[in-house]
Amino acid sequence: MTEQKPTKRQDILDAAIVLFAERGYNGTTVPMIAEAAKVGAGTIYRYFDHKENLVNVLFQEKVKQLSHHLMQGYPNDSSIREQFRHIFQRIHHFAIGDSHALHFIDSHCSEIFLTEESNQVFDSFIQYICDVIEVGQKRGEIILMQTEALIGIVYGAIVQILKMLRSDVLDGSEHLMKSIEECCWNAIRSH
Amino acid sequence: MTEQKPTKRQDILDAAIVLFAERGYNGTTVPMIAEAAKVGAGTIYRYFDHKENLVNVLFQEKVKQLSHHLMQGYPNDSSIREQFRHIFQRIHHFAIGDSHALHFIDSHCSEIFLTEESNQVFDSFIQYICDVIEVGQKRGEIILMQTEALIGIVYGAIVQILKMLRSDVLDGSEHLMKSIEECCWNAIRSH
Amino acid sequence: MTEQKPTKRQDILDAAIVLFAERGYNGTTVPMIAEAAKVGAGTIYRYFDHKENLVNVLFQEKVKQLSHHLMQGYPNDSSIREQFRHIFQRIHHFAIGDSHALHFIDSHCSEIFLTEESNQVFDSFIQYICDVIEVGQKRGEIILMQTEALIGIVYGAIVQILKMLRSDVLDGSEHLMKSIEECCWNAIRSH
Amino acid sequence: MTEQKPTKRQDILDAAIVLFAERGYNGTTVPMIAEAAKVGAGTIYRYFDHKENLVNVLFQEKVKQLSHHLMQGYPNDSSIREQFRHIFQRIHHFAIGDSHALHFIDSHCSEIFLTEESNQVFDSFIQYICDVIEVGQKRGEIILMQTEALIGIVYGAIVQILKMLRSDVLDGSEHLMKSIEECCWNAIRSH
DNA sequence: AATGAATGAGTGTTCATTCAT
DNA sequence: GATGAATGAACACTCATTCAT
Repeated sequence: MTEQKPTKRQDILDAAIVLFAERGYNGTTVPMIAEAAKVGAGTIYRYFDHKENLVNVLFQEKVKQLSHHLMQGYPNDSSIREQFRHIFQRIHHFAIGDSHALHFIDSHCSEIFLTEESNQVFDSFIQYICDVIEVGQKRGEIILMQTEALIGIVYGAIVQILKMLRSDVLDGSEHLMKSIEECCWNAIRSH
Repeated sequence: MTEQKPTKRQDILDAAIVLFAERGYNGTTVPMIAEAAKVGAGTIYRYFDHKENLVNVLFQEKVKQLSHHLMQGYPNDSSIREQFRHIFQRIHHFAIGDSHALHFIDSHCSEIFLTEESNQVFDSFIQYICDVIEVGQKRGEIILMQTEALIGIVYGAIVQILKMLRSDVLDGSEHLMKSIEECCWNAIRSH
Repeated sequence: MTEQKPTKRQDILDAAIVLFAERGYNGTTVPMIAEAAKVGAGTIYRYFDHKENLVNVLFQEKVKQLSHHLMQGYPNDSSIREQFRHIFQRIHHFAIGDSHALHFIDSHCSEIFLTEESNQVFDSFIQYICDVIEVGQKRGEIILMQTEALIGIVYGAIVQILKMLRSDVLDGSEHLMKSIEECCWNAIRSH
Repeated sequence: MTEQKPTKRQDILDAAIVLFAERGYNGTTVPMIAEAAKVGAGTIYRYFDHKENLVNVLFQEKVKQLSHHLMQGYPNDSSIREQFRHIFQRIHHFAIGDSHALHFIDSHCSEIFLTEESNQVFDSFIQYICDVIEVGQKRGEIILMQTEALIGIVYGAIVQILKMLRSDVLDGSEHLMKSIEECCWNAIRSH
């Protein structure tokens, strides 16, 4: 009576992301996912055409969640410095709330089994940040350089830091995260 | 006169690194490697005990090559700024010369099938850079912060940039690389 | 109504014993068993962890069947002569009903892939006959000699005879079997 | 200077019989034989067309050696009792001198990879004993029964006993062997 | 003659996917 | 809808056999 319909589907996705993040797509078997989701192996195929479909659905869903997360409380009217801080903090917050999602996204974002659509979803996420940077460049707050390069620097740095958080190489104290955020900003701000 | 001795072994390693970099360890089958190396499947087992052994040998070899590359012409007596530039340029140079190696290293460095030895080889590479950063901190050239975090920022940024070079999102013009290097330095230098 | 449950498992065991008896463990491939059992190769692994597990399960099952067969209608209170006749006849009867089982047991009973448990099951079967012989010796019906030697003589003779029955070198007429039984008894009875 | 030509061939045969006896035909690989014989793997194919050929040559050679062994000092003019004792003792002697041969013969004599010729060689060995038994029957020293059955009993018993000697279940003391020989004779002698 | 590196068909085993229940 | 037994193609790995040296 209490359980809604799409529970099983969600159970599958929830189980899958943990396994994909920890063992990779090819290191994860469908029976593994079924067991972790407490679901029959055949049930997975009622919701997803095949394993590739599952990973693509999951990928798109998570990237969209991350994007939405970024938008929440977005300080449109503040300085680019403020916007940057917001983005950094929201990504960090997202990674705390869903400890596997960011690692899953990062470790699967250039895999060959992603569909065109999945790639587009990821690209628009990146594009979103690109846009912020471009505005920052116009306003003279950010260095003038190929935008993709700036994204790369910041994105690479953040993802690596969060990877290290996940594996407890770093503690995620507020103070440390604040310093790291500042480092990232220093990388791209105009001097 | 027709062929050197250790050709087959090298052929296998050369074929394997490309496939591992592009498809991951689990996404790469032994027959794929055999075909790419133009070698019988059984031949691979004359040189490597099993697939895990192959990936470990390859990983250690490539990390060591990268380390040696870093050392060449290392400006021991220069400023940390100079040393940092050297490291950046050498990594870049390494990535140009062996376009799959860095991606292979980065995407496999935390996989569970790596042996203790492989992990140690990678750790000493990281440690080497750590040491430089620590000296920089003592000399007041680099910001005071947990060394691992600084490494994470710089390493993450560089690897991401080189990934983008590989996939032609960025051109690797000297001018651009110089700017990127400066960005990375700005992230961690003391202001 | 169409089929019982544990059919597949039994199909596999039934197919395997024939092949193991005729070709030996190492001469029998899993695909051979699958084909003979009219079952997919993968199905075998739903019921048995691996080939060694299959041969051990089969071995223990057959030795236990043989033991039970021996017990049925066992003339506990009769003379050792009667008991010996019973054992001989029951082994013969067993071999008639399951023409591969005894050969399978005999040709695999000292193989290195048998588990400790399998060896124990076989040993208790042998021990059972040993006990009868020892009682016979105490009662003066059987010659005084190392029990193992007596077992060896009788067991070796019986197994060889049944081997020859299987390959139609001998017909298994009641008269002949009766004579053979007497020969075996004569080998060990006290004169 | 000292080494004759057919040394390598003999080395291979000597190594092969040990392995075949201990691990069976299918459990023995050609490289195993090569290593044990201290010979290159390819060398085996200079002397034997293939593995099956090797095992057949070996089988025939060993059966013939056993047959010759039986003949040596054969007491043609003695009683069948004497002849039986001779046969038993010579087989025992053969098994002592070449500890793997009898086991090899027995465990391979009904394998499907034996050629027609191998089977014939083995059959003539059996036939030889059959003839003795038949004479014994005519002279009234041996029970009247299908000769093959009598052979089976005695052959089975002897082989089993020698198997147990090999695996140290029995000690091979002269006294014990004498008793066993008598048991075997009692099995088939006319009373 | 002798070698052993090389091969690829064949082995034991796994796993994405189907389908009768 | 949900299941999990069943499948067979594909995997990692082995080994009888060949052949350049």
